[in-house]
Amino acid sequence: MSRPKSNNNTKQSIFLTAVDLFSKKGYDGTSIRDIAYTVGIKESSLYFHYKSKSDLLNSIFEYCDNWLNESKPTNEQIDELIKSLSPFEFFENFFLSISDRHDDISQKISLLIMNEQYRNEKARIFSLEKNCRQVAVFFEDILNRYKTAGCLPDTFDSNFFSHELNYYYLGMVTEWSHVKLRNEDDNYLKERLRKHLSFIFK
Amino acid sequence: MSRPKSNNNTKQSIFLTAVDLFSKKGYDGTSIRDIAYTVGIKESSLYFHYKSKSDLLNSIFEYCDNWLNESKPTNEQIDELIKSLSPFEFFENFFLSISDRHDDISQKISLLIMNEQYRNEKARIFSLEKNCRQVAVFFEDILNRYKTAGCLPDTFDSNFFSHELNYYYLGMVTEWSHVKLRNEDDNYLKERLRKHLSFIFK
DNA sequence: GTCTATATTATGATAGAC
DNA sequence: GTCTATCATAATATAGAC
Repeated sequence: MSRPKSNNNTKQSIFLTAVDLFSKKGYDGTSIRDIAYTVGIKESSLYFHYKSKSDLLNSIFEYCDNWLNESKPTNEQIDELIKSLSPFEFFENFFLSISDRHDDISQKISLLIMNEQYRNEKARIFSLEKNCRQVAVFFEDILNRYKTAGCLPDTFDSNFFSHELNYYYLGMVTEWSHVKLRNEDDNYLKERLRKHLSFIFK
Repeated sequence: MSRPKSNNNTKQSIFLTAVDLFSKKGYDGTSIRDIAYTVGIKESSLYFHYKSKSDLLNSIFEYCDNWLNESKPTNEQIDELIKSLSPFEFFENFFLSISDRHDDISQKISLLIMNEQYRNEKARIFSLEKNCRQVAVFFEDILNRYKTAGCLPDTFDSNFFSHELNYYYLGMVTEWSHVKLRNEDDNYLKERLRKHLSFIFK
């Protein structure tokens, strides 16, 4: 949404190149020159589109924020999913869609956030608060809905299992990111995730 | 072991300062000047002790390598532990000792490796191969020993549970690192880890 | 909207005195 | 083993022509 529109080709190109280089070499390891020359313009031209290097980084976080807000499913959509999918299917779908539906740029932004999370406050918020803690709360809510719907036993500890689901996936993410970065086959990770979900729900 | 000895105070001081700054600001975000001035010497003096910035980083990885090799328990030590501890206790001990016994510098080096793992090949090896994959193999071996000793049922899938243990912990590490970095209380994470281990073993 | 030119500061690194 | 001095290059950023 906030990503530069296609009616502004250079700006879009700068944005995409910045995402690419920041994710590969880090924010501090990438210069304005790197970006501008990769795009095919002079550094000074870049400043017409973004007022500084940090402005460019912030525009990436802003894009990320909008992306998160837009892809957040509504209460009705969640109810719909819960009616049509088993808990196993819901989470299989959820995790694998992150991996597969993620376009190239979303994947790079994820990597960028992982890379900068201990140095940059906005990256920290995304990684720790949104990707980790808020997701656990979301999972707990989903599990409670399944309990209410009678798909999980009353004794099922939603809070506990929200962490079982969340941390296992987060742990995989480091390995998964390396595997993707190197274009290696990630099927063994998907299979592991399915076995994990079977264990939890079956 | 390979960390500069105390008979060479300046070199040790440079090393510790580099670990500190690299872990906080990243390798690219830290200058030789930063390090030298924090130590209280001129940049040129630093080059007497380390021939380049990357040499300094590599000495940290070397230290890390030695630390890993030295702290690796022998077969006999492992057998001893397995005799005296239940599986739950073994892993509780293992995970919490990483968190608590880790001195300041080991924790910073862990963070440094997390920060650089997608940009630096040596950091990648530590994070992906040693911290993740080799640890899973180690866990599987431990679980098999417990099976042989009759402490776990014959049907226990050691390979599967090695990943259950490993990924959950790795997932926590991101959150844990943030919590430690900010000096926040980490007891809720330890408690979660214990509940997780209970679930696996009880 | 892009370029040339330029300013300013930061950075990694070396030479040589003490 | 540390310092002063210096260098070459790289970095962020601006001014102003076209």
